[in-house]
Amino acid sequence: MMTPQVITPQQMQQILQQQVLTPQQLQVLLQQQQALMLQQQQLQEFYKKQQEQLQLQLLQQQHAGKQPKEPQQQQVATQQLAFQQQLLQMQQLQQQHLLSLQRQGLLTIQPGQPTLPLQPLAQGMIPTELQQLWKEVTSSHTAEEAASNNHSSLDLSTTCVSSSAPSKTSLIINPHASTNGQLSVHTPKRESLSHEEHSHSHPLYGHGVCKWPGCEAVCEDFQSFLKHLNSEHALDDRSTAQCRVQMQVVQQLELQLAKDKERLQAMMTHLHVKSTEPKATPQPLNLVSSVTLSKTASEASPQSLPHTPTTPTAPITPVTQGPSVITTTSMHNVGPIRRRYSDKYNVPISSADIAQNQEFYKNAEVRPPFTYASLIRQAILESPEKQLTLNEIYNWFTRMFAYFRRNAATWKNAVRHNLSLHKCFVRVENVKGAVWTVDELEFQKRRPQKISGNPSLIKNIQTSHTYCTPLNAALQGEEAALSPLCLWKASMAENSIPLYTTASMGNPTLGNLASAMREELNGAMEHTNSNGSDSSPGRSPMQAMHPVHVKEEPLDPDENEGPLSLVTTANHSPDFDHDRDYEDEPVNEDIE
DNA sequence: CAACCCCTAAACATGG
DNA sequence: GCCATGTTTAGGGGTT
Repeated sequence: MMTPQVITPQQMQQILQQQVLTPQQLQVLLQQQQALMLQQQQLQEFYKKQQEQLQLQLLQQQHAGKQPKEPQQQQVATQQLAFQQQLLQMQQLQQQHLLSLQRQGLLTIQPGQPTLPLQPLAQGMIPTELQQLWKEVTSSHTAEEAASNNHSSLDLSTTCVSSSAPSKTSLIINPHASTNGQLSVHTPKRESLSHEEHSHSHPLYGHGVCKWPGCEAVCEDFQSFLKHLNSEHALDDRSTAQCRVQMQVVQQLELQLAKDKERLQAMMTHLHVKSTEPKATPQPLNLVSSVTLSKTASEASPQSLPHTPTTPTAPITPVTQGPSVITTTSMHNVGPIRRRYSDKYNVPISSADIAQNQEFYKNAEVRPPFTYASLIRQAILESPEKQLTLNEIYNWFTRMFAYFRRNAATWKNAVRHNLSLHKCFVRVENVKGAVWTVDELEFQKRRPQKISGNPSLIKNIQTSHTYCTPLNAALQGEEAALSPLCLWKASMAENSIPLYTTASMGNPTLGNLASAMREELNGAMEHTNSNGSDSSPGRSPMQAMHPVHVKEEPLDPDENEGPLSLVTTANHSPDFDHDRDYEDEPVNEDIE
């Protein structure tokens, strides 16, 4: 990757010259680019300051921690708090950056785009603070931009409204975008357009406004937006140029994000190691990052809250067995958490601690805080074919959790027990024997049930998302939550898959899982009904499989519109075959 | 206290 | 008979 912090003017020129652009156009772009550089400098300075602050903070806290009256855990807790703040600040910083880009018309920002890395940053923003920052950064550029608008025939920054509205108007932060905390960058690629068009959640359309970079044309409805899109942003030189610029911008942002992530990761690793040293059973880091929920959540309660997890209401898992949150690295959407420590599954975790937690459980003999059912499901879903033999499940357990390397008889029995007991696990005869699959709907069904029925789970979910009122509403509200969408939201929320990490974390599974989930969701929405008795329709046909026996229950007709399995074999990653490897590996679980 | 959930243990069946 | 795999039952602990 070529990675200048900012595209150099030369590069930009090159880029632009590939297009048919007039000198004036080039000039405008260059000006904008310069402004961008300036802003980035500011941002970096700002960021440096934050880093220093953080370090100071940490130092102080370490000192404080030495005082005998402070239990060690508290120290860890404070460090984690510091981290949370750091995360928050980073997010704010990035968001600020985004906003400035948006203001320049170089970037579109809008809700509900889980595919790109920046979406989660918005949570935890404090609007006022944001605006303050915003002011600081932008104040110096407004005039400049206005000037460029005036003298240029082509106005890249305000394609739609510029002629009629003074540039200032278009500079105003879109209040929706800025306050409700759902940001994402979108590169206006054509494919994504057509792909999303039917779903009314067009990346370029939000809050009745066209989100094309620099364009804030008001479009009453989706139809008129489409019209507008086709007329105003058709395939022409201007659009292509904007597109290119946008690509560069995104690239830069990604780069920057990657860097920051790296830094964060290093910090966490550092602290993690430290905190594990003194303790016999180290806790996985449970850092809070205000990762996204879903657009629904944030959309409905924009100002509803300080998503700021910095309050000490969130104790740091003072637990015997250390259920912090496991992650979803590969723990995507794990499911019910086994224990009920009243508070704490507060959040979505950042990508970094994800990896860490995974490592943690791999190496520390700490019981994972998830139920057998959840783990089994996880194991199965992680497999390329979404199906595993019993033995493969065993292997997954031992591979992923040090804890399960002992007492094999016990937990294996439990695994078998769970497989048999829960309807959500479907045994399928294969040519070579039997494999287990997950009936996702069944699995998801459990939760809403529990929500009304099982308080402990309510708690798990509720406490996890105290701030996401709409979600809670959906969950608690009648089991309308049975709709696949709601279920997915719920499950997404529960473990809040950090989709944004997929790109830069280099973990193939994550990305696949993420997209698989999206697909599954779509699939679920589409074929609400599938071939009745076979609860796993999506599976690969080549294997002539049939459930041997479906755990039936006097099914309530109203409860289920036909078992539709969300499990698909659609696109499994070829690079996830080490599962296989493990089969052959000697497992030392019987040593005991 | 009841109703749940989850876990553990164990008996039993079946097939290789 | 042994072992792996499944199924089922029973009981205990925890939570609300």
